[in-house]
Amino acid sequence: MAMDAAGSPPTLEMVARVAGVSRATVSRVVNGSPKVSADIVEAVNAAVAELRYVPNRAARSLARRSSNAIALVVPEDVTWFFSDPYFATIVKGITSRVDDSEFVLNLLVASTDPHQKTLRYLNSGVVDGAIVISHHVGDAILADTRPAVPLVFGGRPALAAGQDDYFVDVDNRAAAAAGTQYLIDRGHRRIGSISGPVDMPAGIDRLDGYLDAVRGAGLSDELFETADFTSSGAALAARRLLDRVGDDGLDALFVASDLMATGVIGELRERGLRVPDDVAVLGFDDSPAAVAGPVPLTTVAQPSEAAGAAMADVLLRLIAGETEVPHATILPTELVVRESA
Amino acid sequence: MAMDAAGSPPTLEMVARVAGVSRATVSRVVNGSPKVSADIVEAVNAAVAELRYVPNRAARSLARRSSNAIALVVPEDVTWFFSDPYFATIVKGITSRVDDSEFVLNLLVASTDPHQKTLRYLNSGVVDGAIVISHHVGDAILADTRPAVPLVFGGRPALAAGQDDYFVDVDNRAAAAAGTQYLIDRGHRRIGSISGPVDMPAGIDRLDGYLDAVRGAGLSDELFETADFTSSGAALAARRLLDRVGDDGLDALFVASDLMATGVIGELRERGLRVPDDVAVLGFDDSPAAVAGPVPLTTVAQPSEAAGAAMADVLLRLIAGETEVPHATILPTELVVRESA
DNA sequence: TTGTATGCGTTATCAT
DNA sequence: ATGATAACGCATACAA
Repeated sequence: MAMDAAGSPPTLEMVARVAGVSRATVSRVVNGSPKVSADIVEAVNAAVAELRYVPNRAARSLARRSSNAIALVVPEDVTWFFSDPYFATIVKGITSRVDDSEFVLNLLVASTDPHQKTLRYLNSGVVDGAIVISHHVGDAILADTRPAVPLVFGGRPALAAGQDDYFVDVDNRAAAAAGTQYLIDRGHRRIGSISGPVDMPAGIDRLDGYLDAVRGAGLSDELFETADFTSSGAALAARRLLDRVGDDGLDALFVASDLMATGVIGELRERGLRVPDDVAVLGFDDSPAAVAGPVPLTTVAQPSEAAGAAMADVLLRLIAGETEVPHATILPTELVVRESA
Repeated sequence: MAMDAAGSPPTLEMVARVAGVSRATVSRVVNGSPKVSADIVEAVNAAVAELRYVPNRAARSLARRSSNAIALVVPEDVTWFFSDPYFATIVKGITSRVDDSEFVLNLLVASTDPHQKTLRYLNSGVVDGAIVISHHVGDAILADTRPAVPLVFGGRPALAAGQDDYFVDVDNRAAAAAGTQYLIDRGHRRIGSISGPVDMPAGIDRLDGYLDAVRGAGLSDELFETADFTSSGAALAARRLLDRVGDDGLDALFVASDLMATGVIGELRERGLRVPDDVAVLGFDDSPAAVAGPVPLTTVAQPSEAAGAAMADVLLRLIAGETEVPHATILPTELVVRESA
């Protein structure tokens, strides 16, 4: 009748007593060992149900010397991070993959100086591995002592990474170039760009890809401004750019993320510029932000949810001791044409 | 020299050997016990540093019978959840409070049917308590067997909660009424509303507050449509409402969240309606979304980050065994006037 | 102040 | 197939 009067939670021991078997047998049943006779399995399961027994995870970790938990390391500024639907989608992918495993996910908010707490945590044995989606933090971890557990990076680490690093990413440079080329092919000639921060790989590579394309077509390569991957920051950058080149100085804009593109479009409309008639806008990500605004974004789609799932998958395989895991997982991108360009 | 050649991580035992003391003494030093002589403390710390010793968390949990971890239970649809800057801010508040404790945060993505995995997890001893920010899930947990660990809800649970539930919230109804009253005081008379879902307390209460105010002023109480707390959903709802009452049928709109307000403003502008000149728009939350769009939102501000911190604080105090913890923590709201109304 | 001994709840290695 | 029993790494009551 499960009447532990607010006492401590039931243990293997108690289940064993109720079922009239040994602890070892209960453990076997709980872990699905095949070599237990059917009637005993039944008896044990009955006892488990009656007592509402749930294995103690700490004890299990200790005995197994593995925790069945992985850490998700995200940058300090959680608000910024989570507010971008792109990351939210990645997290969704990660959790979906983790969910159909026995693993749980620990959210680790890392300071930019992870030398202390983060590293400590990664080495404390509570997690069997970690997914790092913060480049700055990732850099620091790479530069410093590496944790003892396997690591998978979301996005190529900025620091010249050794061959021994695992990461999931898209070919940002090629994708950005292809997107820009689409604008060129559509007849645009004054093509500007709002880029991400130049201290982040995704920022650098997408800017480079854009430059590859405009230079390849003999167009101006000075029509860009740098922003910070936020909507408002991008709006500001767009303002700077338009102030510099004039409201009719641009006929198209490659923006390095959909979230930023929403900010850019706001600024454009503020100035009475129509999208895409006066200025075509091309985004990047194909995140929920692409269709949240008034004008559906034409954008370079990257499979964020799949990327998240891939990160978790790579890590889980690493933890399982698989040896044939590829270091770089490069996912495909594609152009999704909607209304903004 | 820390030369464990890729062997297993150092243990208390090894530190004790190196420092030439007993395990108990090392444990005392590591846990900051005051009654250890200075020179021994020094010797132990040297050994700890040399071996790069980090306490094994599982063993510690087992011995202490507490895990120093809390779970953050969020709804299944992570994308939706995290994409709202309001929740991102709450998470930030939670992590900030957790960060200056010894606790870590476990992200638990709950299915709407938490009877199985979620509950199991909460009872497995890996977490000492949980913060639940998912009303549906919360309801199921409340309706069913309650976990053995303390729970704190973000937002009043929908189910008629017993006096024994802990939650952090604002007075949504009064705040919504006050916001609507502001619109009335500014001379608006055709005041509509885009509300949240009516199966969520925040949705219901804010709608009720709006109705309280318009009815109190003798205005129409039929100018509202229900949405789902997303930007695009709100845009659709606004479209329905305007289609119903005509483009000049409204001179103000109370929208139940800033994120939704951004969608509404998009729709308004789409129809050539100026904000706030033709239609004043009042938001709710004062989340980052309030200032991310083209027109800065006048909004009913609730202290989201403080709310998150409060949730963590209440939970941590509960876990610490404090007895004087208030069941309801109601945070103040205030009107922040910007440009949209 | 420091050390000894025991327990925390599981898993795993032995016998049987 | 099942049952003792010894780890797992740490904290702590008790001794010294």
